[in-house]
Amino acid sequence: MATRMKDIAVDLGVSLMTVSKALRNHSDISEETRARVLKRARELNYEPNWIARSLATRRTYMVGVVIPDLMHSFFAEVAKGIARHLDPLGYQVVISNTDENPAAERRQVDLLVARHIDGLIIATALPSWKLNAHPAFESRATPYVLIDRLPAGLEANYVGVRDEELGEMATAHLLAQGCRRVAHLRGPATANSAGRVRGYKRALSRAGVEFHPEYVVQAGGGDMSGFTAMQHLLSLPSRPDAVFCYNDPVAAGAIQAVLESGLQVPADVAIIGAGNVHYSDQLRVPLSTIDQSSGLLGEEAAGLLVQCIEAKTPAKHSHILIPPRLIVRDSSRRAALRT
Amino acid sequence: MATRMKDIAVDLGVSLMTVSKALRNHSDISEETRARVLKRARELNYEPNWIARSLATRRTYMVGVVIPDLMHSFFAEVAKGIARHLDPLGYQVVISNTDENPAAERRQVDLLVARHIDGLIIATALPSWKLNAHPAFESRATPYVLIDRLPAGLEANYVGVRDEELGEMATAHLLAQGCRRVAHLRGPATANSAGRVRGYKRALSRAGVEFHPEYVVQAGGGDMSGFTAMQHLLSLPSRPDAVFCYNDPVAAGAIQAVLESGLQVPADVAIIGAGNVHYSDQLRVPLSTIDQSSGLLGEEAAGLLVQCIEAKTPAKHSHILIPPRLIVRDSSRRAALRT
DNA sequence: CTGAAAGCGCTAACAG
DNA sequence: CTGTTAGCGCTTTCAG
Repeated sequence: MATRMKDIAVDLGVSLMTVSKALRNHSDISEETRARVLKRARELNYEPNWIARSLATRRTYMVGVVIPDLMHSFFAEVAKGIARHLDPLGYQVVISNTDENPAAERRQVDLLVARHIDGLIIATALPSWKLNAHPAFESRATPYVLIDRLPAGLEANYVGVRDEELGEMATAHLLAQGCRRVAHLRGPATANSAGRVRGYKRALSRAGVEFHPEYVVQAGGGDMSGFTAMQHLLSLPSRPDAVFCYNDPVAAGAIQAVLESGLQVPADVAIIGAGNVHYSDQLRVPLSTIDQSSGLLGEEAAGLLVQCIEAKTPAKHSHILIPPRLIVRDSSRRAALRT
Repeated sequence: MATRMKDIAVDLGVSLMTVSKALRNHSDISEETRARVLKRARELNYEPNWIARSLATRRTYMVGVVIPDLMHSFFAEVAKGIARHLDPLGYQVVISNTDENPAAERRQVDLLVARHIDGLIIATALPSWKLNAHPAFESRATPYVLIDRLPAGLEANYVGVRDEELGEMATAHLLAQGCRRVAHLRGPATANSAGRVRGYKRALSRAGVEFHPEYVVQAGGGDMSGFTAMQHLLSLPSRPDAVFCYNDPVAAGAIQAVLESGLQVPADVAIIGAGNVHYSDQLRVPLSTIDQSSGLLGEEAAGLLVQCIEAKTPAKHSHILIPPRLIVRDSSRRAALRT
């Protein structure tokens, strides 16, 4: 059996409370007593029981992180950023995968809330997010921060990227390479892709390039979605000469599809992704991308959440938007070819 | 305030115990009472308080997973496998990153144990693992399963890959491609790389190829380690014509080093990795690798752990070894070139 | 079948 | 500065 405060107390002939206070550096304990307690605690390998402590204090120092896919290195990086911020503060991070499944997401949230986590960080897979619809959530009023994806019309704390700016940046870059038939592999409606689509359109219109609806196709979730969506684009009568993909895994799939069809990247089709996943410079063709500072994003989200947890006033809906950064690699570098 | 059992009890004019039993489908409650309780519980959005329950039952239904790097998709995949197995059983998975840092690992383990997790799955970064040296661990006797890496001479539950077989398989494959100067980028001493080195040597000796110590260099931990280690190999007077890398990220770095030096893969240097990370077929040169069934590995580990948790008799040290599978892609396919 | 008593290990609030 | 009295919300044990 593990050592309890009580053991130390009887051992030293003091009261349980004295031990409790001494251990927590409570002010009103004499230096001498504290020293004795600490010493004995160490000797007995005392470790506080977090369960009991949580029950009494109503704080667990656990934070839940709900993400659609751990395998997607963007989210893994975000998760690491979160942990990096929270760990020194004494919070334990509990990560849950939803596989982009709304039902799974709801279940995970319920579970975490039932475990009385102190706060929640969520990259939601729900088209329109209603935590309010979560009875468990509502009753406990667990503070939460959304990341990466902000369902339209939802007022909430949010940390993400300037999606419209991102879309415009990527598209403008492709146009600057001399491409004119610029297509877009957009993400599912549930994601943050609407803003990127807007940015895409804006860049086109600013460059005076006509918008062709058939150039925007959706690349769902799966690992192969970029591949198949690209195949579709290639089969169009007027095949695109550039593609802006809403994330890097999709872009990687797109590159494969282009190469397999016998065409070249970027000569025939220039490609750019988003997210700057860590292996994107090692791909078949090193991938141009828009960096989203994933680690930083995680840290910011964690910071905001802690603020919410510790504030007595639940000052809702702050937004933190991280500026996108263009990273040019071979997959879109066409200028050189035209010299 | 969230609903408690007590609320339901007074509400229905029954005792707290009746509610408790009814909610847990305890046998001795009349169907009628149970129905009433369940109904009211739903109406009041009752959610059991896990903290309180844990304190009373001494079970948390949380399982800790301690891994060196979430960003390495091998571990991400393992983690998903673990969750896939544990989730339906009602266990929550708590993942901790150690960044290959022994001190961090020790700290994470302590934290998890202090939180009274029911069991632990660890891919250790410690050279020689001594949980026994963990006072907290020892006193609580938390069941645990090691994965991927088994420190020499340690008796413990373990789920991993047949490393020696893996090393031999990879090396034999390179030899079969006609390579004779086969080098090996081995992992750090803390990892499971010793077995792979043995396999490498065995394959050489079986093929009657002499072993050159300078052909075995260590590729540490960092993302660039494969790159720099490969550069070293390329600078040797007698440059290798093939390299077996102990994992895929290192292999990816090695490929880059070879290409940057102006040589070809696999024509000048054939390369094979291990782990079959999900993007390995999208690399600059599609990477041959040895698949380790990461997801399955996670599931097996979870299964073994649950067995330990639920067994009254702590039947220690089972070993589950997953057979490696050769996957040939372009990076090592030389036979075709020689026709 | 139902319930009263006791306790899991710790802490908040107040007395001494 | 130290200790007492009450819980936190649930479960286990054992009487009714």
